[in-house]
Amino acid sequence: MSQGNTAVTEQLRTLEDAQAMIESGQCPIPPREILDKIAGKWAIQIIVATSRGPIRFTELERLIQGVSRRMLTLTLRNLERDGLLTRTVHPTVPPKVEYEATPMALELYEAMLTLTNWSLRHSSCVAVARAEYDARTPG
Amino acid sequence: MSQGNTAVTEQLRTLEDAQAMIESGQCPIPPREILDKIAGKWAIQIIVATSRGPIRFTELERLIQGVSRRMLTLTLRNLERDGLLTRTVHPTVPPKVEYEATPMALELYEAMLTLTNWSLRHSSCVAVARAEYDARTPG
DNA sequence: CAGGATCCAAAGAGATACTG
DNA sequence: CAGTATCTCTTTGGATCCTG
Repeated sequence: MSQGNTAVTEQLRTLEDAQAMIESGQCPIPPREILDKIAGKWAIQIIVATSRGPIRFTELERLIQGVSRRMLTLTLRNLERDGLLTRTVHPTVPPKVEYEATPMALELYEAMLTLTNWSLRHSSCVAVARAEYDARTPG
Repeated sequence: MSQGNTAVTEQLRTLEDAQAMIESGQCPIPPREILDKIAGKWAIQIIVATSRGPIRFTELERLIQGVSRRMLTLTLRNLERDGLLTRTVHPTVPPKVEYEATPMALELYEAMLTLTNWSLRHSSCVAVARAEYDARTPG
């Protein structure tokens, strides 16, 4: 974050450049897969919730409204597998497990802000476009 | 892009701010929905393909490898409905329909680059994390 | 040419009961 | 407490056939 990453943001200027890189096999994991990670219904909320320090499973379950045990577990596992989350088991009784976002995840969080700001800037436009489309499509 | 948008990029600095906005009902369309738009298997490729000027249905079909007619049509309709694409019908025989990205979509395209760059910077890290996870999980 | 309609398979996600 | 296992429903996407 903060300073020293100007060079890094200069890596690519167009998505075509990115696609060329992908096709040339220089990218171990294609951006499409990255998008899949955060596209799930719960991943972003988990990254937000774990970005301020260690948090326990049950706390997450309460914090992220509407999530089922199954999906919380699955999403946590996926994020952990990709190195976006650390999982620390304290061998106590009862068990205590804590999750925390890694620096890599915090950077992703920042990148997400770009998209979020886009959506905030244009959500009214999108809403209008939809209304117009829906108005002229049935007829 | 380029100049004059400093104020606009200052709108939000954290996802918590964004979530607060969403909950306060000030955002017609929540960022989650925005993500859903571009999370589909084909939306991004379509935005890329339509970002350089009008392009016809069949050209898209050839350009975007592996897409089925059905999915191409569905994705195009969704993008059009949200105002990210224009659809122009030329009443000729045989019919000719052209699609083109709107300015709003071009900005989204820019925002996507942030994510793409993140993925390029970290894809090796993710690959390593995965290998390690897979190595220690079975055992 | 540019789709619409229909059918089918796979993945995503919710509910619930059980366990170390 | 922090999961796993199972069952089911929904969504997403592919294949195919039909039409203005």
